[in-house]
Formats: sequence, structure tokens, C-alpha cells
Amino acid sequence: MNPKMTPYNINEFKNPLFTVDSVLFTVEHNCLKVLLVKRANEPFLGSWGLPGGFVNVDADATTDITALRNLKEKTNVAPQYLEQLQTFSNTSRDPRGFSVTLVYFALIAAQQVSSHIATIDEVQWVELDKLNSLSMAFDHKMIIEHAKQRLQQKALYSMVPVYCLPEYFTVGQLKSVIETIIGKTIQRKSLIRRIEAANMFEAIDEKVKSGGRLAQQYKVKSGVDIVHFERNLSV
Amino acid sequence: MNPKMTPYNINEFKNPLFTVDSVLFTVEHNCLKVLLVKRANEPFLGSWGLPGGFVNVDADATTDITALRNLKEKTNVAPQYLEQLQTFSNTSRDPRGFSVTLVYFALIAAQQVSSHIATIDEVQWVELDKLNSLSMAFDHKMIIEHAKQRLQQKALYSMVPVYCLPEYFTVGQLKSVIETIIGKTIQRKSLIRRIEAANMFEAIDEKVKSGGRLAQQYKVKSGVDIVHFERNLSV
DNA sequence: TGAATAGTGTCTCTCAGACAATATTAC
DNA sequence: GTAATATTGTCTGAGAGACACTATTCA
Repeated sequence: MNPKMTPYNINEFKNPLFTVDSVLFTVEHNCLKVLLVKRANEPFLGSWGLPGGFVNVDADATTDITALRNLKEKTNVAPQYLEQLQTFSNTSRDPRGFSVTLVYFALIAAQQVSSHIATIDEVQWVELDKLNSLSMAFDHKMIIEHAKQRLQQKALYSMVPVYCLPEYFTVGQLKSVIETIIGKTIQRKSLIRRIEAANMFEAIDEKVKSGGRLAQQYKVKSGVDIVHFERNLSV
Repeated sequence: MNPKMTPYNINEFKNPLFTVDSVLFTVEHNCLKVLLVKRANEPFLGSWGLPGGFVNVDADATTDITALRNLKEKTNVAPQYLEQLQTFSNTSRDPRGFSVTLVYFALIAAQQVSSHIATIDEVQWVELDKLNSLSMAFDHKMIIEHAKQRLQQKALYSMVPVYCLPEYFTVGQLKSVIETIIGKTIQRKSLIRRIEAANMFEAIDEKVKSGGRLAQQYKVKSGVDIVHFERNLSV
């Protein structure tokens, strides 16, 4: 702390409660799923909610690290994709008073975490379609809905859904993941055009069985950025 | 506070410093400008920075209200457009320690505020092109750059730039504002097609002088949402 | 009338959608 | 061979870009 600065009274304002939560999606068996955690603390002890928690200001360099730390506790790995969704705040979402949650939106391949979370009772994948029958902590149900809409939008103009797939994947797998996310079928031809135009994938020598003709495998080139196409796929 | 809940130790975690800042843009004389405020407090006392401050948890229902309250203090009016940009956090951006700022991104017609801010020494519009020659508080220069990029993106697939214009505006004015924002010319024809397709404007009876043929005036229909087009204008 | 700005007509170009045709695998 | 899936070819359509053309105003 700079000793020359005029004293700042940190108690002049009550700081709001500030937490970081993550909506981690995956696609498994043609279902869009979100990772939920059984809460071990009040409020909403025992309810299902998003993985998250307070910032550890001594250990977390940024809130990104906070999100990753909390996700790693639950899944044992870092998600393949992570970005800020938005914050949600008001005086009623947390019974303790005014609270702000910074929500991240993350993607991972189901295979990367399934073995780990299968061993933990307090963590589960829940199908988006089955959220309504679940009672959830805070406003997390509404937050998941926002995150889903963001994911659906991104699926129309970018290749982010690829981060729901393992390292090597085929066009058919990517097509299926996108279709699950946006809830309608797309043209394989359009997807192939985009795979070529995006220039963010490389073909793998080895092909893979698929029930018919062998399928070309791809992987994400290292160090590439997500391309944003100038047109959406049709809704 | 719910008395039945198990006690929660609020001091278990040091809460990070949490502030709300806004990047308020306008377009005036074919220049994109941002509203800056001369800081009245440490740190960075006397430097120029974004309007913002702490949440007043007793008075602000949401962080949106915090942003609006701070902007109104400086401009005397509410901006015509306001949305969350993103948060920025780390241990070094504020000398007091780990801090998080939630940044909003706002637009307003220059006419609505020029008379008011002209009376205040501590508030000024600064052209985006002249930011480099200014020493700014915190990481606000970088934040403004992020906000500018978001604005530029939005200008390509939506009509948000209209919120830099007064209630009644012409196609020529909107074209000019968009061109200033994205830094290149666009086709008047394309803009007119979008104005019709968006279905968010209504033509006003009265036309207005423009140096040549009288120009049709438009206004934003009340209660409409921003339309997102499925294609971008070309960059 | 000419300069200036507003507005229209229309052709091209790009890329998504549709879908037929072909290729490759397992059985 | 057939069934199943992968891949390519190619036509259509929507909407942006380009730009010529017309319309209206003022000096």
C-alpha cells in the first residue's frame, strides 16, 4: 500500500457480498447438461446450486482464477473454455443482503470429468430440460437460463461448441453437439465450410470408425483464437 | 436476515474492493468521445478516470442503479443506453489491494449533456483518439479500449448507435454516427434496409433541412428491443 | 441552373440452406 | 450386395456492397 496516499476509510461504505459462480456446460448423449453442486453452507444449505464461492484475495490473482479454482475443486480439471457471462445483483437474491455474483460461463468435454464427479455425491450433471423439477439456490436457475442463451448465440456465429468435445473430434460429433445446443439440425455442408474458413482446426492423420465410412478427425490448432463469423447460422 | 440460518462468518474471507464504473460514449462532430471525471479522492487524486464509485448497499437496488446514480451525478441525466461490459480484477490495478470493478457501457446524445458538463471543471468529454496523451487512473485506459471494441462490434450487427442521437434523427445522422464509431464508411442503402427490417423506428411527419433535399426524421418506437441482425456490416 | 444532400433501383457477391450424388466402411 | 455414415457438388435464396439514377432543396 502506498503510504503517501491520504487515508481512505474503508468502512465508509458497506461492501456488498461478492461471489464468483460458474455455469459449466457439457454435452453428453445429445443432452445439454450443467454442473451443479449440493451446497454445504447456508444459505440454501443442501440445495443444488452453481459451483462458486468467495474470492480468496490472498491467493487469487484475478476472478478468473477464482472461477477456475472453484471448478477444479469440483471437477479436478480446468475447463477448456471460460469467459465472463455477466454479474447479477440485488438486495433479495441472497438473504444476507445486497449481493453481487460474477458469473462465468464455461465448457468442457464430458469425458474429462465424468469419472471424477461420479465419485462425488455432492456434484452432478443435470440436463437443462430437467432443471425445472429441481429446487435451486439463489437465482441460479435464472442465471443458467441466461448462460444457455449466450451459449446458443455463440453456437450460431462461432465454433465455441468444440470445447464440449475431446481433443480429437469428427465433423459428425461437432454437428451433433451444435445441434444439441441450439435445439435444431444444421447442414453438415455449412459446418464443413465453417471448419475450413475458421482455420482453427487441423486434420489428424488417423481416421475413426463411425458406423459407416471412416470419419476424418480434427483437433484445435494450438494458440488459435475463436473466430467470429459475420453471419449466423439460421435459427 | 433469516434468523434460522446457521451463523455465517463474514470475516472468513476478506471481501475485495468492489466498484462500479461506466464508460459513457457519445459522438459529437464526427468524433467518438468518452466522459472522464477528475478524481476527487485517492488513489489517483487529480487524475482523469471513469465516472463510478462504490455501491451504496442501502440505496442502490442493483449495480445498474449504482451506475446510473454515478452517471447522473456527472451528467444530470440518465444515459439512453446502458449495459454491462464486464468486470476487471487483479491485485495491482488498485494500490489498496485486490479490487474488482464492474464496468458498464453507456451511450447518450451529446446534446443532452453538453450544457451541463460545460459548467463543471471536473467532467469532460475526451476524444478517443486523444486518450493516449492523457495520464489516466487505474487501468481505465485499457477498459475504455475494451468498451470501444464492444461498441464497434455492436454497431455492426445492431442499431445501438442510434442512442448517441437525439430523439429525432435522420438517416444521414445515423449513418454518420455509425461511420464515426466503426471508422469506415457504410452504404446508405444498407442502412436504410436495416432501418426498415429492424422495425424499431417510426417516421416523423416533419422533415428537416440538411443542405439539400429535406430529410425524413425518425424516432425510436417506444418499448422496442434492440434487434440483432444475423449478418454484420463488413469491416 | 448547379451544388448538395436524400432516397431508389438494381446488379453483384458471399455464404447459408437444401439436397442429390458419390465414397467408404461393416455386415 | 445393403445399411450407415462421410464427403462433395451445386443450385437457390437472403441480404450486404457498389453505384448509377432520380428527387428535392437552396443559393
